[in-house]
Amino acid sequence: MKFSKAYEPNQYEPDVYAMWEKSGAFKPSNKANANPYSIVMPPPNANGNLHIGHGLTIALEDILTRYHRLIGDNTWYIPGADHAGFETWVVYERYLEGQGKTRFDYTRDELYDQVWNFVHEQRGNMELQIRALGASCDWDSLTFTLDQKVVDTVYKTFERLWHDGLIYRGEKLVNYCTKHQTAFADIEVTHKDEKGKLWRISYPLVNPKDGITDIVVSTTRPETMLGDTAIAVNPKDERYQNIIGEKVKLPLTDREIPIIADEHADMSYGTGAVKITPAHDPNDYEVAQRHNLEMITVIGFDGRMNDKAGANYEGLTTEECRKKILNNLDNNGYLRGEENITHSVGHCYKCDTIIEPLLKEQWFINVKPLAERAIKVLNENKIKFHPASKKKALINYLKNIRDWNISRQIPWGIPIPAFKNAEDPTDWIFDTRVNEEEIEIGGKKYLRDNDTFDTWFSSGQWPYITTSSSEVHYPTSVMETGADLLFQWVGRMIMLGLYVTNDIPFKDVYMHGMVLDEKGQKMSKSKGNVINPMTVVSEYGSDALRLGLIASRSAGVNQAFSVGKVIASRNLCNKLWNISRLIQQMVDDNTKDTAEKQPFELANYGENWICDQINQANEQVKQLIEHYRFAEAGDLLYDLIWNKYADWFLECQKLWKNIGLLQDSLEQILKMLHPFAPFVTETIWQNLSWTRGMLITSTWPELYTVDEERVNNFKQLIDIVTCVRSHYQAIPGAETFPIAFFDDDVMYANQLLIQHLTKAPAVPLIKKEQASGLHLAISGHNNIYLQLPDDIKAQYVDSLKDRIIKCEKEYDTLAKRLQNDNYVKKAPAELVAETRAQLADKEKLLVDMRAELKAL
RNA sequence: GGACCUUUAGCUCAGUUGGCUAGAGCGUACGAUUCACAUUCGUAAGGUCACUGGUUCGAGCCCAGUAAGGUCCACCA
Repeated sequence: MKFSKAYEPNQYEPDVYAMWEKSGAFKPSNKANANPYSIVMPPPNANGNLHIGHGLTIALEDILTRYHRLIGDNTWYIPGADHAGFETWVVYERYLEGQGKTRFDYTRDELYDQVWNFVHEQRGNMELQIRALGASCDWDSLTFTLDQKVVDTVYKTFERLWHDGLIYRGEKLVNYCTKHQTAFADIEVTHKDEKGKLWRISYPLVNPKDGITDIVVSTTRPETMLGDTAIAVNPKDERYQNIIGEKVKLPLTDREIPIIADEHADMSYGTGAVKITPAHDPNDYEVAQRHNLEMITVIGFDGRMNDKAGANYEGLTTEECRKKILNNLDNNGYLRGEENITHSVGHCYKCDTIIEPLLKEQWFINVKPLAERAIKVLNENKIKFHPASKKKALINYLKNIRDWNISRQIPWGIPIPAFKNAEDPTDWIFDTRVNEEEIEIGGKKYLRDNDTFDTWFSSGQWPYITTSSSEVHYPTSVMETGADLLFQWVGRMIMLGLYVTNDIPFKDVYMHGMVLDEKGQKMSKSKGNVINPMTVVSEYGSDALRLGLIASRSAGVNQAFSVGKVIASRNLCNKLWNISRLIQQMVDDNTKDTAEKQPFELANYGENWICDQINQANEQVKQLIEHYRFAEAGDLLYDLIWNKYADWFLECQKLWKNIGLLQDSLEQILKMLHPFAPFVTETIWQNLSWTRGMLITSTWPELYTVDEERVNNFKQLIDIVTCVRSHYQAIPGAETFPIAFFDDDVMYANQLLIQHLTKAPAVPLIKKEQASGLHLAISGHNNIYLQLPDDIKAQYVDSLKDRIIKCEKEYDTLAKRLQNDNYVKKAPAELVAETRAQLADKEKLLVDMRAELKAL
């Protein structure tokens, strides 16, 4: 007897995982005729810790993986580790700060080496945590996002894009975080609605015309006026028609700038005239492109005003400068008022600093052609999305996509393999000798670009990089990730996958929603409401966390974490443990050789019934998993194991033990639950005396052959038992009286069992004339009596009346349905027949109950 | 400004192509028991499926609109 009284997960989980890993069970089978099935794990931060969202990701991916392994697929779950360029760099820079240093104290190469060491010192936690969650991934295939094969592929792709003319070097406005000193892609900027002010400033005409002496513009950023190079009005705006082309004097400076006509100016906004600052506003930048305007940068990459801003302002922060400008404008009579407005302001998603649009030379990808191919594939339904709505959202995003800035001014990442001619800044060449700061080609000196790639440029190539050693596993079967990564990651994988491999990177996309805290709030360190998955694992077990996380959760929907669900799941694991404990006891007590599995045939009613229930669960769970309906599959197994297998079947087996069936049915249940709760099921498998090998590498169960009539009979038995129990509860004192019957096969064949299940003092067979007491109204069983004396029976009157009313209502509903000619004509014949049968049944019941009431 | 999601039992949520008497967990009430499991067993109460119309023999599910909450996108000076 190996089973302790309660299942204690911590005692078994690490050993079980080690056994799996050592055995090679996580490796793809690579059998020739097996269907390939592959999932690439979204790589967690290499030097970080897992959060609860990872718990969900791994639970979902591992359910799929283990299920497909059990049904015999050539299954490959590939783990990864992310260098997490920006994230890690932020952490490291903070560490440097703590040491009293900054990034400017070192060269890029030095910094890269330092972070490499930093990451590798911290590395390992995440991988242990993935193991604790039970992920059955092939650790030998683990790919780190800075592995040589990643870098090689990324360089190849970059080179190809370059030669295809899809990469260009351009000086454009980029989203710049002045604190972190790097640019971001548009998608990485967090926009927030903020209260601000809209100031009106007068710009005097150099030569007043037709009585117009000045033009008033509206702006939220007065400090940028120092970089103004024009004023724009709408070409249709009648107010300004005759001064288009005139010049105004830029206040506080000695510059003169033209008034131009451009659609960008919105006649209905403010005064309809807008100042144009091409170097600090994306819209203005575009206006400047159209009109060939000069671009004057007045804010530096440090977030301070530069020399072009003039001596009065140089060195000030933008905020200080704004105050000073407003003050000076006001003193000189240029300020014409202000109003409070709410507008959207871009922030750094990491440090919340306001993102400054600044002119910078960067590498851009012309994504339009890539996006068009992706849209085509999506429209052709080549990739299925769960939830389906995400596809639409992605198409919409791709349709409006803008060029992608892939340069980052961060030392931690894949260096961009490009060098610039020291003599000619427009002459860039591709070269992978990134370890050298300068190289020489054809007598010309070339200097390295010191930037690194946006991590999403490499992550976007993840599916074909990670599966490169096994052709059959690409495209991967499913990409499972958080709904928040739809554009940043999923979209880019599709675009780059199509470009590089000429194929989709994955067949399905499953996106899970966010795991919120118990109150439905987003988890964040600052709120202090973060739930650590490892804490949950150590308290309730890994299986309980997995089952609890997937419960009541559907694709794409954010949902609160529920300790209640985790506890319920923990209880299920314990229940299964005790089921196994009982069965092992039965095997030990009834079989000489407990190491051998016994042959069996299906005998009494409950046996056919449970086999039928297991069959149904088998088929439904398969369907549900294949349609990514994890919560329903989990529910179904919970119901099967607890409410059917334990509550009915095992109770029956306490009377007649069918050892072979007990063994086999338990095995089937363990197999079906294994993808969801791998640890407890494998632990049980290892502890049972007759099982062989490992559950993880066993095979999904075959269906039983059952006798339908016996299945049906047991269903009736359940009805009878439930009815009796209900009466025993409802009528005080009733449980001490027998259940008598005549002329009833189900009762006759199961007297002992019914007595056992209802705890009735006796279940006697009587003659029709002997019938007395309370007649039980059970459809199909008209001759069952609870032998109550009259005084106790009388207490039942109210309850009986209630039941009659309820039954009458049900009868009416059915009758109405059948009175409807259209229903009879148009509904499927099967359904109509069923309704008729139900009606007849109710009618009989009603007659019985009314008679019963009369007799009282 | 655009798009998407959510609204079902006291709480947290399920509910596949429309076909039941709408489900689960937790919670609640009542009862049981140490016989595998108190991480237990049994019984029960609790819902006009946000609202209004429509399609249909039939709507929680489909269509149109309304309301509330949430998320994302967008170059609102």
